[in-house]
Amino acid sequence: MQQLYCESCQRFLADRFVVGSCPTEGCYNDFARGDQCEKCGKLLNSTDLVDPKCKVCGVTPCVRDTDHLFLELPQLREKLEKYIDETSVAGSWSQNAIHITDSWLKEGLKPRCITRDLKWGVPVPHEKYKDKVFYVWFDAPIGYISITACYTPEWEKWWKNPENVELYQFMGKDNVPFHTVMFPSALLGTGENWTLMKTISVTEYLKYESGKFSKTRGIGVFGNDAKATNIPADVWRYYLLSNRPEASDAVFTWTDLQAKFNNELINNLGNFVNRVLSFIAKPEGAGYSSIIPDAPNADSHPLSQSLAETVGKLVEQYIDAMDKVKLKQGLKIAMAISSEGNAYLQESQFWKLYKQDAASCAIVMKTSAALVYLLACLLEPFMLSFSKDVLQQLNLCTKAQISFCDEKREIAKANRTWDLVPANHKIGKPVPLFKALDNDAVARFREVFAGSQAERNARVS
RNA sequence: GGGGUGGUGGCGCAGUUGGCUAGCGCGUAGGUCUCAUAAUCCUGAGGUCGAGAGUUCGAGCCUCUCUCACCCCA
Repeated sequence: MQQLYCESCQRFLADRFVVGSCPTEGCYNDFARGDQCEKCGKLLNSTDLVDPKCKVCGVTPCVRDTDHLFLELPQLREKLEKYIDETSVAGSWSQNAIHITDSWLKEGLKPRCITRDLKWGVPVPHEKYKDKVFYVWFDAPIGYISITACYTPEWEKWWKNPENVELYQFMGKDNVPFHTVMFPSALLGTGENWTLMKTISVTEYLKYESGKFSKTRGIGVFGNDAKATNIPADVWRYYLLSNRPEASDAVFTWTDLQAKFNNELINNLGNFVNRVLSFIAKPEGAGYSSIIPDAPNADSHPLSQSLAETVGKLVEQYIDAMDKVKLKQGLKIAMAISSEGNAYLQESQFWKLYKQDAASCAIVMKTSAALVYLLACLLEPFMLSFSKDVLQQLNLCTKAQISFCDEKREIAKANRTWDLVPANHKIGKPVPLFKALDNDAVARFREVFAGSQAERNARVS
């Protein structure tokens, strides 16, 4: 194929890097771009322009022959469609991933150019193309594999073992076609037995306050910003996951972060954990001297029975949601269990039982402690440090694998909630898990992180 | 220009193959307990599910038109 080459820049020019006169009859716009004339709206090839100029240096480029490599998607159509049809169902792909992929297939698969005449990028390892680099979306997914190969010589155990490996991938919707069409095609095209992606979980966009997050313009909060706030990573994880744009776009706002943090993490979850553990930790006469009491007749305690039943059902829903990678739903269910815990405590009036009905009080406290343990398990994928801290305060296996199921993955244990935790076990020292975010801090963050990163830096200096 | 996705109580979001009085969190009104980081718990108010038409015994979910927002493609 033919392309314009700029002698002074020593590179081939992408269409949009060329300006010249529009060749269209009656238009002759002198400032038409190589891909499209904005005056008459006609689509162009840069080689069509009259008197073309390099947009970078202004020199007139010349036409040169150039070779590019293409991925022959049309030849792979049958294999690819089979992969998509089967995997999208088996891997329960998110709805948006399916839609985006379908629209690509519907438009018809065309050969995709996978080389570029750029100065940076991964060079093509072939004598004939040594001056070219790969198109990023051709080489980037290969990085998934090569990074494993850098880590271990046994990388094929993961990447060439589709029978035993399930690959889950998470991304924003703009990257879908590269993972459902381009990369699977490249792998299928090799004819080798690669591990192909099984499940893809795709999010819509997260907006910042009222506008758009923009990495290039530096608008929004980014990793280094998040760190600078000193808000614990768990809180960020909680907020971003509970607000994960699974079905439609979602909005990030500082006040919403504060509300979710204070109301849900502290008032609901943190408070539940703390009220249980701190009561157990109280000395004999007011509590249990840090020893989880035995609860021999929990089965015959109606309130605990009905709690266990509710919790059992919620745990089933949790597992189902997590299997389908509905993370937001899973998190919500876990929080609902915490809420059930608070209601249970409230209804039991354990602070009165302590003096009036010691046996029932013991049942309530043991069951609640077990619920705390269960929550640490359920929330572990979402908030690692929280989970770790809770287990530490419970003085339970922080190292061994935590679990609320038995070997057969039955949740019978959750149905007998009180059995999740051993009797006569001494717990650790209860400490509040989170520190609330006050209004002043929120107002400050809103101000500090307004505008672009460049503007912020200018404001500081 | 073609195509796609979304528009659900004040705000932020759920609603699986169309089916019991449309849910959840926050906020809001009233009440409640006091073990707990003034946290908990209960009750209530608040929605013609963007607009209009159609299919159906029945539609937030299906079809068409319109409108607004965003995205993709050429």
